[in-house]
Amino acid sequence: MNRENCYTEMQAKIFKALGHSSRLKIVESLFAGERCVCELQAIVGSDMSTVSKHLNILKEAGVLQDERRGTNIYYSLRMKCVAKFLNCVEEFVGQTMEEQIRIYSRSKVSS
Amino acid sequence: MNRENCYTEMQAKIFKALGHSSRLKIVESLFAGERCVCELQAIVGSDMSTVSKHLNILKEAGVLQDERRGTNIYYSLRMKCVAKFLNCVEEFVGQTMEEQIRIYSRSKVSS
DNA sequence: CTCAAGTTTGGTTTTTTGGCCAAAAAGGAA
DNA sequence: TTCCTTTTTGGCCAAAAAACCAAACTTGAG
Repeated sequence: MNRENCYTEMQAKIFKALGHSSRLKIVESLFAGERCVCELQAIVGSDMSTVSKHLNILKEAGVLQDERRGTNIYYSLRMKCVAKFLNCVEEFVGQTMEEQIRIYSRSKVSS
Repeated sequence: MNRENCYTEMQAKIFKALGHSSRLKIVESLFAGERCVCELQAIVGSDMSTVSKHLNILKEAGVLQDERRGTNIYYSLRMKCVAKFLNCVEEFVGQTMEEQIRIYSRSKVSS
């Protein structure tokens, strides 16, 4: 694989890591600061092992970093610019959702 | 599904759409302007039907839009802020790649 | 040392995704 | 209409991802 392709692969890996609702929830909850795995498990609501694997995917992509303190392992945001992009995505989704609702209610009226 | 979850799902859908190297290539090539499917097929290098499916995923997520003119269908970027985030991701990947290379060459020396 | 708490790893099953092929649409031109 | 070009759809198969459970690992406390 050449350097160009490798670049694209690594970028795709970041998007792939963010492309799952549980992982997105994890990342969003980390905007406020670091959390241990058990806290994140409570937020996501899946099995601990599942959450652990999600965290590893995010860490492998470079989005998160972890630090052990005692028996706990704390995860935090490493790739800061995710926050900015998520703002844009949220705004975009908000608009799209409104459009969807408009389209939906229009088709409901006309049918 | 409640509104909150729906929001997260839609956001994840956007990231998922961008989380594939072929689709990322498509999006990047559209920064310069619209392209028809056959042009995009040449860029990606997969079967036309495969490219078409990738395009649909990006369109469904709201990242792209399409417009038919004659027998051609032109795709273009709808979600403009992707460009900004990709800059950040590229920068980030660049740094990470340098780190990886550093780590790799160090381990090569020490072994 | 043993024990308990927190976390990860391995194995298995189920679900989703990607890629290719052939067939079907959708337009434009003759 | 028929033919040709461009694009999408459906079917199938292989590969990847996700979820769950049980077992293992790591560290601090007693």
